[in-house]
Amino acid sequence: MPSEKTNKEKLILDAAVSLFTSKGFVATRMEDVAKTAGISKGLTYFYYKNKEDLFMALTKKAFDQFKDEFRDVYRSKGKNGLEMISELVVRIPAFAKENQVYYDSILNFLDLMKKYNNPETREQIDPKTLASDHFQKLLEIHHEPAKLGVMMISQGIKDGSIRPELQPEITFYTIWSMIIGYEKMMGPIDYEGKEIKITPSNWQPGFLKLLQDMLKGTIQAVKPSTVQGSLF
Amino acid sequence: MPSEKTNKEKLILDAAVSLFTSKGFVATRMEDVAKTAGISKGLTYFYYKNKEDLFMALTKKAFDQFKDEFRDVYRSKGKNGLEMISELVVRIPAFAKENQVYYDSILNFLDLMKKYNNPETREQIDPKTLASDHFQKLLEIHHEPAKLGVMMISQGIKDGSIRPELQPEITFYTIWSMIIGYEKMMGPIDYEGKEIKITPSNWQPGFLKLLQDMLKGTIQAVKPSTVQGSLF
Amino acid sequence: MPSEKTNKEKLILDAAVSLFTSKGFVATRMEDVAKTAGISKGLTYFYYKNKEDLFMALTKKAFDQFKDEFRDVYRSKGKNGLEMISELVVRIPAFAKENQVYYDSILNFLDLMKKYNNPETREQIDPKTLASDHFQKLLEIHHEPAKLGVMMISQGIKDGSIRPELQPEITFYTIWSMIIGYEKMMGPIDYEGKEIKITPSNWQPGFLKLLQDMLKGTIQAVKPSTVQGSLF
Amino acid sequence: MPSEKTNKEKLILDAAVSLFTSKGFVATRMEDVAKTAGISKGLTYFYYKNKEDLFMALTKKAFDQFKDEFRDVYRSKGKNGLEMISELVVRIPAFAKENQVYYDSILNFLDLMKKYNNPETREQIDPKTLASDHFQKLLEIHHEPAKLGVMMISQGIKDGSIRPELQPEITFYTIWSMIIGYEKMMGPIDYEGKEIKITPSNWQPGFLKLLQDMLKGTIQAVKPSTVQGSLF
DNA sequence: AATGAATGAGTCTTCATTCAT
DNA sequence: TATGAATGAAGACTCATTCAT
Repeated sequence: MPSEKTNKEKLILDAAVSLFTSKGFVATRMEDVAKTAGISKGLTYFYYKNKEDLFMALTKKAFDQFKDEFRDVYRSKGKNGLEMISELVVRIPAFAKENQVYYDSILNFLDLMKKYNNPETREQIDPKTLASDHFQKLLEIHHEPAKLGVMMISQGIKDGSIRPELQPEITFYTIWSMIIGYEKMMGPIDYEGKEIKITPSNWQPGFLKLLQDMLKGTIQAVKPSTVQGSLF
Repeated sequence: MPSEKTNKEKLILDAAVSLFTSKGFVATRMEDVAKTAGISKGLTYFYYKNKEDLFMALTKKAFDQFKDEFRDVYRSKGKNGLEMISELVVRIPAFAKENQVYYDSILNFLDLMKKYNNPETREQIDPKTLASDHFQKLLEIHHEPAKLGVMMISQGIKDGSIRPELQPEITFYTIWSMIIGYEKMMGPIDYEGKEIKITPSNWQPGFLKLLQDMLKGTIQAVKPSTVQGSLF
Repeated sequence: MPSEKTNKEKLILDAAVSLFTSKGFVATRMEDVAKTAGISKGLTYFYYKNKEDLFMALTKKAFDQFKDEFRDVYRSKGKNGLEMISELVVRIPAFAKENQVYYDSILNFLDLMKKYNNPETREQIDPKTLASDHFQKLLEIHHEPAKLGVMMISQGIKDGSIRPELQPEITFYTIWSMIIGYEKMMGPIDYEGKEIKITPSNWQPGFLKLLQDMLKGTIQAVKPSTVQGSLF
Repeated sequence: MPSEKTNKEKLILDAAVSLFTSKGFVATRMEDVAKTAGISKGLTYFYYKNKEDLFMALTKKAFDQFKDEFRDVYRSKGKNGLEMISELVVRIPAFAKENQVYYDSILNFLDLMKKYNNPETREQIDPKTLASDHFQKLLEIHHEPAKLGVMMISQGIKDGSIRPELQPEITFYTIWSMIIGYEKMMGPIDYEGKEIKITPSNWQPGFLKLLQDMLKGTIQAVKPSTVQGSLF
């Protein structure tokens, strides 16, 4: 009984994920969400104020799951900071591929934040989004994944796998930027092999190597054998 | 006289840019575009098949202008490859800020490409987009800016400002990824100073430094203390 | 309660009949239908997929009612086959006059069938018409009235009121053709009395007589002078 | 030179016929008519007041041509009245098949006449139709074909091929009704062979026979066995 | 005679959301 | 909690027609 309510809520969210994945946000009608969830249209509005609220709830879940990825990496034993970051480079695009909608919702939230932080563009945001409780919660938690990332850099500096002169926040956000852009560029690159000497499969190792070079810096001259060998 | 025809077309496009900027694509009605352009609704459809076609025309112009940025940098005298790339890091976010809609349309096109290249997701693209002549042209020209970027890397390798072991295509696309992500992350970072020790203004030099480190590689081993200390 | 659902549907259909009658199909806007039915525009689309679907629903009802006319005649006691057919000649034009839209929709469906049966012209039919469930049902039932008509001829042959050498199907369809044409020619003939010695009122008995002659055949040989003279 | 004007007019009309045939009246845009005719949109309006006027011009031509069919039959030597009528039964459906649009426009005009003759429905007619000069001319000439038909009946009565007691006007209009309905029913009958024992090819002789029986009357009493047996 | 850019009235249709039950 | 009939605002798009040239 007490979990039934939560159950329906989950049912709706799952339906939304499924439909947003296959048809996109705008093309998905609330009626379809309800039908897919096996409930009535009206009940959907009982659990979620409106379509935007539902999407924010989905975004919230996306961030939670995204954070789990970071946490898993951070908690994994036997990894130095650089290795953690390197694993992130693999994990995040994988997460994006497997959880398309979640990842898209995260990027969408980033765009939302840009508008939100600029008084001039803030009014472009749908009032219903602003009013969503889930949105408000996202305002609080959305940098949690990044916080873990920053901790990884700090860890790397401590364990010597990352250049000591690097500033953790700046460094991590730069890394994250790289990954976000990397994932975004993957699309256009695909299938264009004829014209451009770059493919998803040959880019990945190159990308990782550049990123590591950036982080390791001079260290590699000091003790190159111990660290690098294992990664490439 | 001869430019009158083109004039109306341009008028519409300008109106679209203006409205898409202030209200967004979906919130902008074709009637408003016409009104803003000072013409009738029907004429809008005379020059552009439909709303999507208009947007693709806008995207096409965005790419043209974006390419000009690259060309300007590439043609600028007295710059080595690394300096060109560095300038790009400044120019692109600036372009994004000044030409919000153009930049957004470019990113949107990148997403479109991802869907387009995947047979499963291709059908998610609006048929009207696919049918647009401007879209077809974009398919041909959309990697031109990147081509110039790749040439900059090659130039850097030639002139010794960029590590010789780097592969131009992979390197440039990685750079571009960084920039795209950088621009995207700028939003959430803004105004969050209280919690995170990173702001748009302190990130930029750090970001640039990291990027340069990545490209120069061994150079930094020469005089690491003098250079880095000042930047962080 | 249980009939409420049906009620709204019927309300819409009735409104459509009324408006199609007074303004015609194209000139009638869905909004007017809704307004006339006393409901909202949206609800109209809840019950009927689109304007064409609504029209096909109307056509379906027209055929049902048209069939009832045939059934009534067929079931009427004390009539031989020829008398049934004769009654049909009176009933159908009367039906056409009283149920203008229904009758027109039936003729329209006949035209639709001609296009539908020809692969070359089939594509001229509105896809929405083809997709209508009501259209699909019409494909199944549209010859039911004619079946009853054929049975009347058969009956007439059995009871001796119709020439035994006549083939029922061919004969009935010929009769039906006559009636359709008769109804159609009624328009141009009306009010043209000055130029042509034929009016709706003097045509009807003549038409009926000719039709009966055609069916009875030999009977007229018995006493040709006495019967015919009076009628013309 | 003097015929050029007429030439363009004809070009437009031909284009209209062609397009109305393939797409129907409503689906045909004036722009297409102009394009097909190889002239500009504006010129179309120079020769024809509007779309309705163009259609009325087409209808006028249809009647002219239709009348020619009647005249040809009437003038053909060596035929008695019944044979003329019989030929009409073959000729009219053939005309309908070969000149679909012309025939349809004639039927459309018949419907128009019905509305025109009824004060209550007259207002349903598009004012532009009413204002068309071609429409006005049609009001004068539209019964000319029928007049010839009536003359054929009279001729048949004179030459003994048609029962003397028949009233020419009533008889011919009845015949014409039959033919109109016959043509209209042809559509639904086509391809329905499985369910109904009637096909376009077996109906035609049966239809003709019935019609002749109707007209000849007493003749069939003379030698009924020889004639009827073979046809049914 | 001829052009074709320009107009704008006219309408179907969608769908998020509500609310009586 | 749960339903689903009912609402109505919102917007893209068409096309006959005009008119300056």
